[in-house]
Amino acid sequence: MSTIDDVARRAGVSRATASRALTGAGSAAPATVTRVRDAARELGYRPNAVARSLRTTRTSTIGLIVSDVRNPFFAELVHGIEQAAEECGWSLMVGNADESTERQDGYVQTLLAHQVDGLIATPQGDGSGALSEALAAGVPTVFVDRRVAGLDVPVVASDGDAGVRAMVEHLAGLGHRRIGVIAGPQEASTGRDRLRAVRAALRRHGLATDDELVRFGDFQLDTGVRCAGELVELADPPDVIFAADNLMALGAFQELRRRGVRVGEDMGLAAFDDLDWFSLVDPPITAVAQDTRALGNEAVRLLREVREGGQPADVTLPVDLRVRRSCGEGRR
Amino acid sequence: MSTIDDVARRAGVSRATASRALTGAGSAAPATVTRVRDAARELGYRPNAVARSLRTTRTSTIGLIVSDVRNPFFAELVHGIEQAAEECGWSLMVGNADESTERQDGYVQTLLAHQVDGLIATPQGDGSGALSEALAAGVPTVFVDRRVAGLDVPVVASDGDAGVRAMVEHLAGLGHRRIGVIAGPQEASTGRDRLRAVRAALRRHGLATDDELVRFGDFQLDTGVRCAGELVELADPPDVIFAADNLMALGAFQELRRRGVRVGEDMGLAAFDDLDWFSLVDPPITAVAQDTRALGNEAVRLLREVREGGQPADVTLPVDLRVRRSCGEGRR
DNA sequence: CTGAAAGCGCTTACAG
DNA sequence: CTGAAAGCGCTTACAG
Repeated sequence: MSTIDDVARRAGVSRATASRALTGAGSAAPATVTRVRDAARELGYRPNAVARSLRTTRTSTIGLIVSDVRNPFFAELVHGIEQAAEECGWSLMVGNADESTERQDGYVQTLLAHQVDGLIATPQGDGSGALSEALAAGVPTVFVDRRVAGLDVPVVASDGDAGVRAMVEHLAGLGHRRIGVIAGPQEASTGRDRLRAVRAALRRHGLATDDELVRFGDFQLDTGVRCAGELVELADPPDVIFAADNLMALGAFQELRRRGVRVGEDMGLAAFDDLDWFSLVDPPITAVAQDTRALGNEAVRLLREVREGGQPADVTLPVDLRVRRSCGEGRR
Repeated sequence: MSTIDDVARRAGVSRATASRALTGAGSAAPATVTRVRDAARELGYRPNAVARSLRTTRTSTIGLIVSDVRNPFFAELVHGIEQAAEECGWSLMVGNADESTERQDGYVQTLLAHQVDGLIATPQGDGSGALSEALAAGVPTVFVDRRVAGLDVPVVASDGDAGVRAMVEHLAGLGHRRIGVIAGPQEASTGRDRLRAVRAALRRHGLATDDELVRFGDFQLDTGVRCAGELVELADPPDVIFAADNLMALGAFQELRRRGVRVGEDMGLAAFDDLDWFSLVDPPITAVAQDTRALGNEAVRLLREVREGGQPADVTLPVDLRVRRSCGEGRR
């Protein structure tokens, strides 16, 4: 590996001049610039980003902490953020919290040690851990999808309330009275918010709000299976199940199938978060769709603003109710 | 942000001693160690990984280049690699090649500039670009899922040939004679290998091998749509379509649905790569399943071996044919 | 067991 | 426009 000293020597200039010629910072004679560039090319010189970072205190790297890449919603989010970050010249260091606060905290520590220029997270927990340390340390941070009470961080999220409202209205309109809920973890703001929105909407429509109709999962597949089973076994089971994310909806679907419950006829099923294949299952699943790509773009945009000293306002993106046939409406 | 000098001062020792006490490298009196540790804790000292890396020439970071995170197969792979890497103390910098050689090359450059300790890639292209530069530069590298002709790099991959063989045998056993293929991109070894295996198996079973039955996609959803359309419109259409990955199978499924072709009755559909929800669509989709998590674990294991100077052999993992009902077999 | 010194590869005021 | 020098925050031989 050749260093900038090698390049300088070959071009017959000082290290300082070589640096200026290569980076374009500061002035350098046109002839010098070409000489240095040629030397660099001939040597296959590749600037050492680690050394540069130590000097400039910028790493051109941002940290991304995500709840679970295997969840297609987050995979799409990672993709969107990665694309947007690349356009800003940022590389991504990613950590998978797996919906665990401990793992999240571990990653935050690692990312801070690596001196990331900023942090984007779908945060876990109550903000007591490493995340608040990062903020205290002044690391530019943006949250996506979720928020944490007490942490004053710009948040990019979908308008979950509107989505839930539209969904409940839709279900009520179909004549459903008992709406079962597979709620997300109450440690996550999305888990809390979606449940609160469901309850509010149910009351508004004068629908059943029995506590036994609400089951708590963790946004992963297995708890969808369990909660669906519990709801089906109720003495007075729900007309329809609304799962607070796609993976729990998938689990619920599997469990209903396994028990011989005909989805859309014996019992409805609806989901928060849409997926490509929701329209392919039988019956196609009614869902609230988020604009995941836009979430990613906005997150990166806000992070850039924060880095430039701004205090951007939260961004709320619209959602889209995709009505299909899993809740019992007229099939043909 | 406090530095090791701050810690040293507070503990009343030299910078060198503070470093030894903190890292455990070299000797230090027990009493000194506790004094230094206390000082570090009190100051909230967090070692600067960038500075450490510059000195040690190790970054504890590995680069991962993946074809497309939105493809669930790769999302699962990222997850597996990330878990295994974390156990080795490695952080992950990820890049999404989006099935493009140019993007891959850009990421390789960035990752090398960041001095990653190693590289794991699902490689694109013919190995002419940045990937071979990385190898020439001596960066420990492992390929997963795919290989590149001419690049002597350990590869972890599934036994695709066996999977294809089992699939064709299954289809032939059901009485299908004309098997349509949505092949992957021929620039990818998986694209080539799966197609070659299909052709060999067809010949072995004395089945039709018309060129018009083979369409070429790029492993993404849209080309599955297009290829399925082309196959359906053939004067003599296939009995069944075998898509070389899950996203193209999904696209094909959508297109067959859209055209009113009843999957499993009018025409069969099979896929390479299984997905959770393949068992939920109607009819459930027959697929070759890979052990994605094991692929990730093995990749990290091999990378560690390479770093320690070893020349590990390629690893081939078994696959699993999951027979469901999308190819026309007895439904009930 | 401990400290002074060198150095990893860069960038950037500061003189000239 | 250019070069000598300092310094980013660490680790690590080398003496003592």
